[in-house]
Amino acid sequence: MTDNTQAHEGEPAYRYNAKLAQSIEEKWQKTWDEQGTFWAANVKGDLTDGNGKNADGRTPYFAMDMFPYPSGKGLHVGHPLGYLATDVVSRYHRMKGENVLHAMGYDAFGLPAEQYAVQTGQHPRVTTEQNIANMSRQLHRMGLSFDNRRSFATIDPDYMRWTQWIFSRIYDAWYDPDFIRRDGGKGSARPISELVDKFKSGAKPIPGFEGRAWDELDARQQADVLNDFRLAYISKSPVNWCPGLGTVLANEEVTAEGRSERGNYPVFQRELRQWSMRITAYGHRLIEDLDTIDWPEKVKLMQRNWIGESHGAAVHFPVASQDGEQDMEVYTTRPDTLFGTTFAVVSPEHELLEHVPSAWPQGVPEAWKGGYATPKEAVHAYRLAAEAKTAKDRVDEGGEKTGLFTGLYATNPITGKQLPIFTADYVLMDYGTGAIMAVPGGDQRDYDFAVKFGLPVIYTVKPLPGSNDDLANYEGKAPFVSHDGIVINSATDATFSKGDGLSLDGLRVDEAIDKVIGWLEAAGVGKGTVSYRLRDWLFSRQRYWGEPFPIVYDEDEVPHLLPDSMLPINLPDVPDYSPKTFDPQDAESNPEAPLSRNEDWVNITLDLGDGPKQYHRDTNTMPNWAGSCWYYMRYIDPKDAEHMVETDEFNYWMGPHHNKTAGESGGVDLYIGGVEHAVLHLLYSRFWHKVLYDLGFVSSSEPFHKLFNQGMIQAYAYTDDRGQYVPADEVEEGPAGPDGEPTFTWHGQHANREFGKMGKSLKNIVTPDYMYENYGADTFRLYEMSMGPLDESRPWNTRNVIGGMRFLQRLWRNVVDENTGEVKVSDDPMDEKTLKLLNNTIADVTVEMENMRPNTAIAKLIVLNNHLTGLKSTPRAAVEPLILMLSPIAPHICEELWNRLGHAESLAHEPWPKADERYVGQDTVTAVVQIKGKIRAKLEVSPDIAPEELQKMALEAVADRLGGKEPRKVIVKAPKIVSIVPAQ
RNA sequence: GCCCCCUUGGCGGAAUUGGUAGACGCAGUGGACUUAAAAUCCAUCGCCUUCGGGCUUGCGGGUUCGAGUCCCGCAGGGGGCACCA
Repeated sequence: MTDNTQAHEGEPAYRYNAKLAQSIEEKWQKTWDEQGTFWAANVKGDLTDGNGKNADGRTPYFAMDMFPYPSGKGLHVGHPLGYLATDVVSRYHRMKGENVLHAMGYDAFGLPAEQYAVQTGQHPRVTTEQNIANMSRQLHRMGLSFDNRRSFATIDPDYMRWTQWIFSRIYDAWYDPDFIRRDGGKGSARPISELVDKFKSGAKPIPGFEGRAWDELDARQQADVLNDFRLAYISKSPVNWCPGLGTVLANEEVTAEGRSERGNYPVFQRELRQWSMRITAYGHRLIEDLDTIDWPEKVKLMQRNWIGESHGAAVHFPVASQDGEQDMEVYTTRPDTLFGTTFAVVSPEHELLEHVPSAWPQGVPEAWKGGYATPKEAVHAYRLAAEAKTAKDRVDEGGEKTGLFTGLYATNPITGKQLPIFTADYVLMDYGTGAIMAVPGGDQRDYDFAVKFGLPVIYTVKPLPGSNDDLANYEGKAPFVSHDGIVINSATDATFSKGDGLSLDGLRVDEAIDKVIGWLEAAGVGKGTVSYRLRDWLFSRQRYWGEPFPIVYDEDEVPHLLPDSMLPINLPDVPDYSPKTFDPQDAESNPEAPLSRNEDWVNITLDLGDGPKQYHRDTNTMPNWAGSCWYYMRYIDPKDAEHMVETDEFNYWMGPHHNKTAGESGGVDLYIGGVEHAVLHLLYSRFWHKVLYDLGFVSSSEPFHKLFNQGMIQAYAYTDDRGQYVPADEVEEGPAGPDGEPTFTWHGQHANREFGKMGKSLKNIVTPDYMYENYGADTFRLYEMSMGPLDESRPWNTRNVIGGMRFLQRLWRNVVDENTGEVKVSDDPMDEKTLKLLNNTIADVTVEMENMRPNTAIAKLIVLNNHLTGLKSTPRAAVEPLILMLSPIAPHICEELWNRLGHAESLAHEPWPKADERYVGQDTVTAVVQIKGKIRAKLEVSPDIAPEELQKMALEAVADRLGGKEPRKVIVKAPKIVSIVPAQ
């Protein structure tokens, strides 16, 4: 590729080229730093603006990026797109006179730093801090308008202290479903002490110890009871264990194939004692409150689906066993199909399996026994087999059902019919109740199972006449689920032995569901319930590079929370930072936390208020989502040693209605980042924020009021005919071949083009440094902002960058004489045409900026600049607003021109230009005359022409086409369109 | 399998509530300037055409005076979830 951006021989001395751009950019970056140009002003204290002033009632605007992980790999041009967008918005809001909080931190705990440390033998802190310094330099060179006093990293002890403090608050809280919140809603996190008070007073029975007084329980028993209520608790249910990574993982970090998202290792379900967070308690609020925030519908939908709230019924089925009558509770979203249930299935982990009989009942088909002599043996073997399976194995079975009869029978509470109970791994223990009533007539999975084990199929629902449902399925063998169908009982009469007056005959499905639930509740055998797909959040990891838990255990393994005064709990040195990993298939391996390798740190003597005692520390660390859960608040004052965030400052920056757009939810005004965090970071963060809201530490119910997902920058990559990647910047494009596709060559060889990501291995990386070197940061910013809509992905094409450079050159030339460096603007009044164009441009660009469409804003600025280029001399009164409007996008060149035009102050806080309404709009507009939608004439008319007059002109203009006949219909939309329907 | 989104010139992309499709930029073509080249400036630039016009927003229908925009069906591409009862 020819490089035509460097200085050329004989080029004018003051031409705006890459070299001049670099010197201008570095000069202004230095000036901005020295003058505190981008400092945001807090309500009080020493975080003032650059003039030493506090907020003083100025409107706050908080714009934020998803902070980066400081990787050592360096940036490519795809990374900073979101940062540039946020910066443009921030600069625009500053010019609107708002007090803008815009800063950048680093999400610095995590795996890559740890791996790098293992390789180099250095402490992860050393390499992480180097990476932060390097990344910070690269971002600074882009001209991002951060308040650099507010930067921090999640690994800073000052920050980690508050991460641990928040954990402590969550640990020390429970979810009181009856508590009325200050926003009027029901259900709230409350201090665990309130629960203890309820136990003490007898207001709430103690689960497992009903009728006993709280003080009669020993410490171990009390701890166990409270653990079942705490919002951060030690989980005893199966967790995702990944031997290949040597750590347990959250559900969100496990793929559908049952593998780790990072590293793609198998994941096994194991019962391990691990920290978990009760995010499920917030399932409903996390869905409901999506209505209060301004997020992309796509992300809201992903969160709704992830939480997966479903409404149904819990129904109790009595089960006779040798140990007495057992209760099997099933969850169903279709209680209307209770008449069609022909068997029941429990998950292999289900408690009911403790009660299976020691011999098969009479007449059980051999296929149900799986070749085992007794139900006990069968169930035991099946449970072991299920445990050893990964989710991947289950998927590989491709829906093929496995299972066994348990020897038990349940009684259908409506029909009184006896149903055989099976166990099968298609029923999951951690969804619903771990037990289902199988309705093979209405569910594909149940149907498959019924076919395999020769179980009866009953249809209870039939389609409405004229519905879209597939009648063939209903009449035939396959399961049939109708959504607008009616429930009938004529087909199922024979199966009733007890109807108790309940008839669903002729009802729509939704009506039938309501009626059944009513019947179940009245009969005391079931009730309407809500179920969630969302699971509690597994919160501990067996890693070195993360936040330690502020928890110690006494000799009886009773956990104790360390007092806030002992925070932060810093990471100890250990002989080896690497995780203990295992054969990826070794499901029986056990996690080993690296922190346990420093026994001097683990074992401590502490006085927790009852004299010095021996304790050992929790050796897990928090997942790296912990630090990113609350960092937005810390920008408000990262050095605050007294609070996580101070109340007045929080209310000013993030409280409900802190500015016009914040709404009742409050939160960060604009949060820009990738859509890949839709259900991880963004869900966890909302959860923590709501807990802190419930406990009264923050006044906003949501962390981020407006979310924006920037698109990805994609890139072409090229391979030679052997399929090896060749450097993209050495490939030349030839003319289009006969198929219309251009041909590509690399050093004379044929090359193939493919389209995808930018990456080192694809040999198509373009770095910001390359852009600074060849074009300057302003051209780089301008190009990224002009490529297309911010929320869409688009291909990088270095060849197109030159267009932006030419625009800046022309602007420069309109102000500065290229040969002498003299400013050459005119102070004479501008002509009418320029005046109109200027004011229309101001009006249009303002709208584009408000709607975050820099691409179209840029197009309009180019039009104005091209017009100025054609004038004999550039009017100052036109070029100054142009410079101001361009400055959020290309700030350095604009500062330089502004300065050369005689302004001593930075333009960063200069008021955004305001259009003079007298000059907005057109002198004449082109009205089109359509006949049956085809344009037949164009008329130049006044914008406020009367419709009657326009109609008259239009009819005259196309009179010859109408052949003298009166048109059948004429639609006039003055001043733009006249649409004529001619007579037949 | 279920759910969501996208599809406009050679390319990136513009187009209020349905109202002149192709703003702006890249590439291309012709010209000016120059010894020459670069840079710069001017013009041109969807397709077809018998020069009247006709066609054109992935494909096929529909609603409408009028559809890139709304509705139905299909194709291609991308994303999310996936034995969730």
